[in-house]
Amino acid sequence: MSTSDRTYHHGDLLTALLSAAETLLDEGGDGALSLREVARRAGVSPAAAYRHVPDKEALLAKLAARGFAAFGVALGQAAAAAPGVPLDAMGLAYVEFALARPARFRLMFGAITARSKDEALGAARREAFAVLSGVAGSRAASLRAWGLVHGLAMLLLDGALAAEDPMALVREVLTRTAA
Amino acid sequence: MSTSDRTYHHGDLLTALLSAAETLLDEGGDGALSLREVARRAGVSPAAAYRHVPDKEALLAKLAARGFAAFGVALGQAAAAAPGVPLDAMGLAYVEFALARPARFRLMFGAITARSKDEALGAARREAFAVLSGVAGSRAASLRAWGLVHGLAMLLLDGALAAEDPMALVREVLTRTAA
DNA sequence: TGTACATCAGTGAACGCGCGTTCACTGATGTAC
DNA sequence: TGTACATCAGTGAACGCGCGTTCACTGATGTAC
Repeated sequence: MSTSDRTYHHGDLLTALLSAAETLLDEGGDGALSLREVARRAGVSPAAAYRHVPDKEALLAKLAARGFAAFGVALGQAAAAAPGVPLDAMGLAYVEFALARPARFRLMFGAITARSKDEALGAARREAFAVLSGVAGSRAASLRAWGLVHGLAMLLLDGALAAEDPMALVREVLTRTAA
Repeated sequence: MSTSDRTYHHGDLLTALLSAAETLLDEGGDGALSLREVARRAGVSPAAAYRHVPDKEALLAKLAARGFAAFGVALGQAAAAAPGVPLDAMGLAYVEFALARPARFRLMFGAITARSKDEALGAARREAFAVLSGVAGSRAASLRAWGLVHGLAMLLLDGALAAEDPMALVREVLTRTAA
C-alpha cells in the first residue's frame, strides 16, 4: 500500500464518498445514513468530507440526484424495450427499482430532496418525471399511473402489503390497467 | 396546583403519553419522535414511561395502533356518507387523513409498524384494510385502488408532487377512476 | 535539472448535543388489622 | 376509627453512545525561478 492509496489523487473524494454512501444504503441501512459512517467507509476522516460539501444535507442531495439519474435511465430503457406497452413496462421498472434499492428510493422521495436547493438534483428529478409522464396521455392519466405505481412500491417497501412474489403481484395489478 | 396534578391518579400515564406523542406528531415533528420529548410534554420524567412500556418501539407501536383505529373510522364514515361511490369517497378520505396528519400516517406505514409484534396494532391495521378492500370488487381492483390512493398521498406528503390545492388534484384524478 | 515555496486535501482531537435506558430512591396510596 | 405496612408509580442523576461539525495542524503536490 503506497501513500497514494490514502488520497484520491487529483480525483474526487466526493465521488468515493458518494459511492460509499450508495453501498451503505443498498446494504440495507435500516436507519439514517451518517456522515461519519460514510467517511469511515471511504477510508477517510469525518472532517475530510467538509472539503467537498458544506454539510450532510448537501451530500444527501447529491446522492439523491445520482439516484434520479439512474432512475430515469432505468425507466427510459424499460419503455424502449417494450414499445407496445411503454406505460406498463415503465411501471414495472419503477417498482423494480424501488424494491431493488429501497433506501436509495426512500432518500430520493424523502424530505431532504423536497427541501434541497441543489439545482442538479432538481434537474435530475424533473428529467426522471418527464420520462414518466411522456408516455401517458393526459395529465390525469399520468398522475394516475404515477400514483398507482408509487403507491404499490411504497406499500411493498414498507411491508404494509406483504407478498411472496412482489413483482408478480405488481404485474397482475398493472397489466389490467393499460390506458 | 395540588400534588395530584403531577400524577395521573389510578389513571393512565400511558394515555397521557400517547396523547402527548400525537400532539407532537401533529405539530409537524420534522424528525423522529423522541421518548424524552414525549415525556417532557406529558410533564413527567423520561424514566416514567418505562413503567408502562418496555421500550420506545412499543410506545410507537401503540401510537400506530391508535392511528389505524382512527383511520379505519374515517374511511368507514366516508364510505357511509357517499353510498353511491364508496370507493371514491374512501379514496378521498384516505388522502385527506394522510395530509392532515402526515407524521402519524408515516408512522403507521413505517418500519416500526411492519416490525412490531404488537397484537393490537396488527388487529387495528387489518381492520382498517378490511374496510378499504370491502368496497372494491376483485383483489386486483382493491389493490389498484389502494395503490393509487396511497401513492398520491405519499407523493403529496413528500413534496414530490406539488399542488396548490392537493385535494382538488386528488379529486380530479380519482373521479375518473370509478370501478 | 534543482531548489524554495504556496496551496490545500486530509488528519485527529475535541466540542456540545440529545438520545434511549438503568438505577437506587421516595413518597403517596390503599389495605389489613 | 386509627395505625403499620407493603406496593409501586414516578424522580432525578447518571451511563454510554454516535452524531454533525470545528479547528489547528501536517505533509504531499505542483509551480516559479
